[in-house]
Amino acid sequence: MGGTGPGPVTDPRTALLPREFFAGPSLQVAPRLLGCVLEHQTADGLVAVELTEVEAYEGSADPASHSYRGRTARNGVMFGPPGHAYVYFTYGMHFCVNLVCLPEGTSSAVLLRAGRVTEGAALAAARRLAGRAGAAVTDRDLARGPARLCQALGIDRAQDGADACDPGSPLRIRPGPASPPGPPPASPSAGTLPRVSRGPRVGVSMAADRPWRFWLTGDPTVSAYRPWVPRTRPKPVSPPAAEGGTIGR
DNA sequence: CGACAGATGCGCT
DNA sequence: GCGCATCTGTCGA
Repeated sequence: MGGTGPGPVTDPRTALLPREFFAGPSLQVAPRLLGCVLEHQTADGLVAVELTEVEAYEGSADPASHSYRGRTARNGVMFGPPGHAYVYFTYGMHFCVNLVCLPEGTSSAVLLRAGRVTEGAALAAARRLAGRAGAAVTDRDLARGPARLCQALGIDRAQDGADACDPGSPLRIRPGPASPPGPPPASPSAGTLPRVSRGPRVGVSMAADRPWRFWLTGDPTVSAYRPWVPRTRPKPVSPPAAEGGTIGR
């Protein structure tokens, strides 16, 4: 547009969240991410979601965090610079995406748990229904839950480490329609947030008492709260060998 | 509706 | 080998 201007491209519709947005602890960043827009550009098209539910995870002080026991090959991105995506694979079939907070060397992050699809709904639905002939999905359920959100956006291990603050990255985070760009105000008295609720995190067995989950109050795309329950062991198809078997010593 | 179990791969002890 | 920051279909009321 107006190709003669030498100035930088600062169209608010294309501006991304600055890296300083993620400079604080995840507990501070998490509620401010609500309403922001995560978008993923692929060869198939663009899908964008407005975030409606997130969870904060800390590092060595948080027993529920993947980085609680230190750095490994899997969680390495959590220890890297802020604003990057930490994508992990779980339950043998699902991906979940976080955005890394705090400076390099520390390891807190915000898990993106749910969102409302604002662009590319048809592509999102096609991804969600792939391999399920005859099934259907409502707009509300397109990105309702962390694994569904990743599937709708086409996020997998290939996006682990992607820089969401880089305009050249296919995976980007930008301010929401109602949230101004720039770093979060230092004052906790900022009353500009939409109505945000908070409560315990979903599905975590450790530190289940910490109310580190944040969501937009009353939003229908927020996932249903499910407390952690002990996992029932799968029943062996064939009974193990009788007493006195040779297994285990 | 709510409750439950199966699916299914990988990281860590 | 165990346990997982989950989702979905099926069962029963």
